[in-house]
Amino acid sequence: MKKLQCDLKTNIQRQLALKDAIELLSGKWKISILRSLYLSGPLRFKDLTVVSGGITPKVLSSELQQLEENMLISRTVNNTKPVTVSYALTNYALETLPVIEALVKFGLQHRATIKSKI
Amino acid sequence: MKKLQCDLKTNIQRQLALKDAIELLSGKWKISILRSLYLSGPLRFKDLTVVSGGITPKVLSSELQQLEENMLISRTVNNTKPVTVSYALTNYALETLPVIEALVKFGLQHRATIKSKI
DNA sequence: CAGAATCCCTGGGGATACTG
DNA sequence: CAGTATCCCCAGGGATTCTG
Repeated sequence: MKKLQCDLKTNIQRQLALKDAIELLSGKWKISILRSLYLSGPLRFKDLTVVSGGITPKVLSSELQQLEENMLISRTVNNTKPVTVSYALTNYALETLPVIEALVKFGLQHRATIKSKI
Repeated sequence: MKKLQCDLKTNIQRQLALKDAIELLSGKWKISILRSLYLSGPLRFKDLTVVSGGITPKVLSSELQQLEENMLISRTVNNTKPVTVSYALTNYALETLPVIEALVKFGLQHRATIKSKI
C-alpha cells in the first residue's frame, strides 16, 4: 500500500515531467536545431536557416529565443565586420541528446518497417 | 572524402528520420497516451480521458486514430453489455519507449534544475 | 548578416451537445 | 460507454519586406 502510493506519486511526477519536456521541445524545428548544433558545433543564424532547410528567419528567431529562454542554447555576438552571431549548445542541452538519439533511432526503424510494407 | 560523403549521407538520413519521428509523435497528447498504455496495459476510451487528464473526447478520438494509423496502438471492440473498446500498445510501439524514457528523464532533470534556480 | 515588422492563414485543439 | 457533429478560436508557422 505504502509502495503503491509511492509508485502513484512518482508516476504523477513523471507524467508532469514528461509534459514539461514535451513543452520545452515542442515546435517544428527545435529538436532539429539542437541536433544540428550538436553535430556541427556553434552555428550562425544564416547557417541555421540553411542547415534546418526551409525555416524562415522569423520562425528561426522565435525558436532560438525560446531555446535560449530555457537555457538550451547560448547566444554570443562576435565583433566582426558585419556583426555575426553564434548559437551554441549549453552544457545543460547535452541532457537532451538521449531524447534526440532515441527519436532518430525510432525514426530509422520506422522508415525501415514502412519500406518493408511497400 | 569517401568517409565524409558517407557521413553526410547518413546524417541526412538521420535528419529525415528525426523529422519522421517528430511528425509521428507530435501532438499534445500522443506521448502521454503511449506512456499510460505502457504503464497500465490496455485501457478503454473513458479511462484514457481520465488518465490523460483534461483531454476532450473529440481530441482523444483524433489522437487515437492517428496512433492507430501509424501502427502504434491497436483498437479492439469487446462484446460487453454496453460495448467497450480497448486500446493497447502494439509491439511496434515498444520502440518508442526509449524516447519516452529519455523525455521523462530530461523532464525530471529540468524540474530539478529549475527548482534549484528559484 | 541578423533579425524585427507586418500581414496572413490554416489546423490543432477545445467546449458543448448529440447519437447508437 | 464510445464516440461523432458543430462551432469556435487563437497561436504556431509562413511569405515578404525592411532596417542597423
